Formats: sequence, structure tokens, C-alpha cells
Amino acid sequence: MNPLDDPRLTAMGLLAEVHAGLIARMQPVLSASGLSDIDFETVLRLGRSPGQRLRMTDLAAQTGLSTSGVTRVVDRLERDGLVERVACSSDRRASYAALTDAGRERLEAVLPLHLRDIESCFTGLLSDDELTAFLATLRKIRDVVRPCATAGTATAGAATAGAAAAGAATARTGGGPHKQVPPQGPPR
Amino acid sequence: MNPLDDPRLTAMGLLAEVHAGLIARMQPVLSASGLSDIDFETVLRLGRSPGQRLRMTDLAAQTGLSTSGVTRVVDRLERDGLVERVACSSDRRASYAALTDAGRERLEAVLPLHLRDIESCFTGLLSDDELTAFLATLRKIRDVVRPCATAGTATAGAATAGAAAAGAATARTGGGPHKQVPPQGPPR
DNA sequence: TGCGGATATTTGCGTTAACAAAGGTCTACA
DNA sequence: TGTAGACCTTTGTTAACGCAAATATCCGCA
Repeated sequence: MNPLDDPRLTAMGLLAEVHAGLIARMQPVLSASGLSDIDFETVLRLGRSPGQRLRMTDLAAQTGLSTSGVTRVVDRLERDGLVERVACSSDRRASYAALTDAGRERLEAVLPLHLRDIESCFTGLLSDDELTAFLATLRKIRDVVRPCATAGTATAGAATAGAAAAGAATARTGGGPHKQVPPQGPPR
Repeated sequence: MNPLDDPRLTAMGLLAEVHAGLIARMQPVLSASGLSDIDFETVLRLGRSPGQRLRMTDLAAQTGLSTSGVTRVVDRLERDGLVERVACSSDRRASYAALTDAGRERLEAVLPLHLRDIESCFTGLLSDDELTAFLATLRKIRDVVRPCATAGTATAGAATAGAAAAGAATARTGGGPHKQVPPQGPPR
């Protein structure tokens, strides 16, 4: 038996294949709206955040991009008028990336089609129970590979300052010193 | 209720987060061995293929890279001595990327550590039943987003010529005209 | 045999992202 | 007050990838 045919490798490959396949399926709708994957994710995360804005660093933590990557994404989105930089009043080092009205409109325009895509290639294929189980398994893995993503739910201290959970959008609104969680590995 | 908090978006985000998190977790072991993600995937797929070789185009289909991307990956791997180009005797346009002994050794050297990583962050977290169910769900999605990946199992005709299934390594060994399946979307 | 369309690979060019370093700002502490 | 260290963002550099074009080869058909 070839050790290269280990079922664990197959499992990883299947997961990667599904992810890549879904991304590829979503792409036409997104790019028809003039947004790359990362553009869409950025705009979506801003839209989900309180005040439709996020500090550059928090955006980097949420998207998995480096901070310089975020700088350039926001450069592009700002050039297109979808996002604008807003100075942070409480910390002059920081700046917010804030969704503009045009950005919000663009986002709401793609959303129905995008949701239809997700529905038709992913969630809609599964029964309620199956989807629930699938998501539960994903969360179980997520909690191991990105432990900080679940922080911020119970502990109110500054120890939870790192990246915000993907779906929770619990970004801090500003203020105190940021005890940055040491990066748990090279980004991406 | 904010339409941006749709559970379908959360589901997609969770899947993406798990995938990215797993990749990040695997990276240290791989890069300690001098291989990038894509290097490892390339070498692994070659190792799994009959004769430890694959035509450039087939490699592109399996990895999701463009053909030019494969050219460059193989350039790098060849420079490092892990892979070599071998002329295809039956079609002088084509060339194989073939794993060298050094490539095979490198691959077998990382494999135990890599499998340990997968085990500790993914498969090992789940009961047998849960893993089975998870993989079944993934396959269900895969069959929709990448229909050609399951071809080649029953139908013996030339219609199955496109990409080989991720785990099956059923690459054609040469010969007939290649009815390339139209790309089912922009790669990656 | 000879021609035309299709296929396999490589190369030029533009875009994007990560890493490293720089510049400005904040907090803590003496 | 003043200094040290940490932090936020941006910019320069380098690497990787996709697209389009170029080149070589193959296959079908007259």
C-alpha cells in the first residue's frame, strides 16, 4: 500500500477541493459586480461591523491578510469609492476603513445573487440536520486551528483583543492599549 | 435584522476560516522542509500518480493552477532537483513532470510530520462516525462544484478525459485526442 | 501528401500579496 | 517633563500567479 494514499491526505484534499470549488463558483457573480474575492470579503466585514467601519489592523486580523495587504485593498476600494478612510479620533495612529453609501449599495446589490450561489452549491444541498452537523464539525476544527476566533464571548478583559470571530463582528470600538495576541503562526 | 448576518454567509465564512486555519497550521512543517503549499501538493500528486509522473496539463487540472503556473512551479522544483521534465514519447508537444528520487525522499521525509499535523488538527478531533459524515458531506458538495472530479469511475469513454479525481490518480498514460472539458469557471 | 484547426507548453506583462523597514503616535514610568 | 518601548499604518522590494500571445506539434480531411 502506497503511504501516499493515506486517507488523511485524501480528507485534506477533499476539504481543499471543496473550498476552491466553492470560491470558483462564487466568483462570476462577484466579479460581475466588479469585486474580487478579497474585495467582497472586506466590504462584507465592514458592513457587518458596528458603524460599518473597522480599524485597518482589525480588518487585517479578520481577513487573514497582512496589514500591508489591507492597506492596498483599501487603497483600491477607496479609489473605487466603495470605502473611505476615516481618522480615528481617539488614536491618531489608527484609521478606520468605513463603508461608503456606494459600497453599501454595491454590497446589497450582489448579496441576493451571492446567497443564491451559496444556497445552490452548499447549504441547499444538505438537510437541516446534515448542515447542522457539518457546521458543528467545522466549528470543532476551527476552535483548534484558530483558538482566538472564539474569544470575546465570555471573558471581558483585554486578553481577547486579537482577531474578532468571523461571524461575531465584535470589534472593539476604540480605546485602550491593544495587547496583541502573538500571531499563532504565519498568516495564511 | 441585518441581511449581512445571513447564516449562509456565516457558513461560508466558517468553511473558509477552517481551510485557511488548517493551511496555516500545516505550513511550518512543510516550509521547514523547503516546500511551499503548492510545492507539496505538486510533489504529492506526482507521487500518487502511476510512474510518479504527470503531464503538465494534467498537473494543472489537478492542482487548479493555470498551465503557466504549473510551468513555473515545475521550473522551481526542477531547479531544486525534486522533479524533472521527461519528454513524452507519444506526443512531442507534451512533457511529463516526473518525481526524482530526491523528490520522493523529500516527500517521504515530511509525510509523517504532516500526517501528524492533519491528525492533531482535523481527523483526530472527530469520532469515526463524525469524520465519515463530514467527508460524505464534503463529497456531496464536491460533486456539485466540481462534477468532473468524479468522472472516470464508471464511464470508460473519452468524455472523462479532463481532470482526474483528487484521490484517484487515474491519469491517462498517453494516447488519444484529449477532449478537454470546458473549464467550469475561472480557475481559482 | 498537404492544409487548417486544435492542443501542449512556454514566455511577456500586469496584478496582488507577504516581508521588512520607516515614520508617526501612544502609554508607562522615572 | 522626558524618555523608552510598543503599536498603527504606509512604502519599497520580491515572489507568485493568471491572461494573452508565441511556438511547436498533432489530428482529421481532401
